[in-house]
Formats: sequence, structure tokens, C-alpha cells
Amino acid sequence: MAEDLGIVDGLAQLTFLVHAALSDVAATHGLTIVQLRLLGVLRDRTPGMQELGRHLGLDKSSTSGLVDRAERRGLVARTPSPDDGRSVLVSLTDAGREAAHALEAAAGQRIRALTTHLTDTQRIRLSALASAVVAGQPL
Amino acid sequence: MAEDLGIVDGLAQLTFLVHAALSDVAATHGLTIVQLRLLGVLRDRTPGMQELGRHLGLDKSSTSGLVDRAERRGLVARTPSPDDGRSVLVSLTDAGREAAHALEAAAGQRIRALTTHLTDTQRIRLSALASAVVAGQPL
DNA sequence: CCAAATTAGTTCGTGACACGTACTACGTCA
DNA sequence: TGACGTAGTACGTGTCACGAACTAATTTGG
Repeated sequence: MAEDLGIVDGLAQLTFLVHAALSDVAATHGLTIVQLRLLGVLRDRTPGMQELGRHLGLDKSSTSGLVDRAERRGLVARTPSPDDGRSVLVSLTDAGREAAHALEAAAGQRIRALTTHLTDTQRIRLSALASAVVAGQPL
Repeated sequence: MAEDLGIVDGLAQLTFLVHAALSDVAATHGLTIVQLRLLGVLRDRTPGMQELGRHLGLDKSSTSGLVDRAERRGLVARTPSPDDGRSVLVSLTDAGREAAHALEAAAGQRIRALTTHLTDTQRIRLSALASAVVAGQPL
């Protein structure tokens, strides 16, 4: 029976573990974890810079630079908004969508690998609890 | 009843949530999340650069720079190893230990706040599962 | 016992990332 | 239409991470 680290250290260490795994997955594909998150957010959205920044928890100037770098790699595209001349819409390119799929698959493998030693019941419970925490956050 | 995101998206999003919370806690104290981790690792260790890098998952050159910046802030100190003339031991200064305690307390509050809407049973279960995952990793 | 190989750390150059501030251009509203 | 607010960009600063090249100390093999 493993020692219980407490909710704080336990969650913190789990976080670093998952973060490192995702970071590694991204690196394997020549990307960073932030680019991975960007692609994840854009899977089912075509937001303006402002909204994109909110999803990622970033300042608008940070978002601008992030999209710059992703655009330079051909992963995303900026389109002027038809409704508002000030606004641009950020969307995945075909290459970006492909990369997103590949990353999703690889991340799935890595994250499942982290939990191989759990029983199926434990894995289901962890998934449910993680979802519950995420769902309970404001916004 | 919240939607189950699956083990992958659930853990990933939970990870980003906790990461953002810790990042915010660190920022409140004028630090970064990496400095927070550094202080956490040094709470109960006085490692050389090499071992420190292993704990943080960093290259030795990254570790060197990290310790540079922490040293400049007066949080850690380098001491020449008595056993090996090539090696240095990294330890917390008094200020570093103080900061570590303050961060630990603040992080505890923030992480518990993330789980306020869970029942006590759920929180205990989440803590146990997180610990189980962490304990199951090689090394 | 000493030269060669190994190991611990640092330095340097590069790139990603994040922020705040200042700026431009467009939109709104009074 | 002129004042104000909003969307996004540009720029300067600092942190972080890496790999390659380097120094110094230790270990190993002959």
C-alpha cells in the first residue's frame, strides 16, 4: 500500500507527472506543450485572439506571439473576422488538424501508460473525479 | 451529473487547472512555478546539481541556470561538496525555507479550493488515486 | 604512478514563452 | 463627428530549456 501524499502533494505531483508526459509527447512531434494546448483548444472552436487567450489563461499579447509561432509552423491560420474589422479568427489548418489528431493519440497512450498499474475500477474512478473537479470550476 | 471527459482529457484538464493554480500561487510570491518546484524538492534534500536535475526532469545546464536565478534571489545556496571537489550541494537558505513554507500553505489553500465541491469521501479517494499513480512510476 | 577516460558543473548561443506598455485601427455612442 | 472603448500587434525584459563546447576534479588501466 503506497503512502498517501495528501491531497496537495498528491495532486501537485500527479500534475507534474502528467505535465511532463504531455511535454514529452509534444516534443516528440517538434512542438511545445503550449502549442499542444493551442491545438487542443482549436479542435472545436474558431475563436478570436481575446477568447483564445481566455481559454489558455494568457494575456492577449502572449496569445498574439503564440499564434505567430504556430502560424509560422503552418499549424493555424488567421482570418479577418467578417463581423468585426478589428478582430481575427484563429483556426486550424489541415496540417494543424493532422498534428492535433496525432498528438491526441500519442497523449492518450502516454496518459494511459501512467495509469497501467491501476485497476480498471480505479482508472474509472480517477477519470470521474478528475472530470468532477474540472466541471466544478467557475466558467 | 457532470460529463465524464475520459481519462485522457480529464487528467489533462485537471493537470492544467492545478498547474495554473500553482503558477498563480508562485506569481503571488514573485516566483515562478519552477522556482516553486525547486523549493519543494529542496525541502528535504541537499542534492548536487545532477541529482537535482533528475528530480526536476531537467538537463544539467538548465538546472545550473535555475539555481543561478534562485541564488540571485537569496533562496538557495551552493556549497562545495566535502566528498567530491567537482560537486556542489544545493540547499535552502533561511529565506528559501521561509518562502517554501509560505508557498506550501498558499498552495494548499488553492488546491483545496479546487476541490471544495467534492465530498470528503471523493477528496480522500482522489488523493489516494493520485498518490497511487505517483507511487506507481518507475524511480 | 601517471596518462586517458569519465564525471560534475558552467558558459554560451538559440528559441519558446509570458508579461506590461505603448501603439494602430476599427467600432460605438452620444 | 469626435471622444471613448475594444481587438490586436510590436517591443523590451526576464524566465526557462536545450545542446555543444569548455574547465576542473576524479577514476581507471596499464
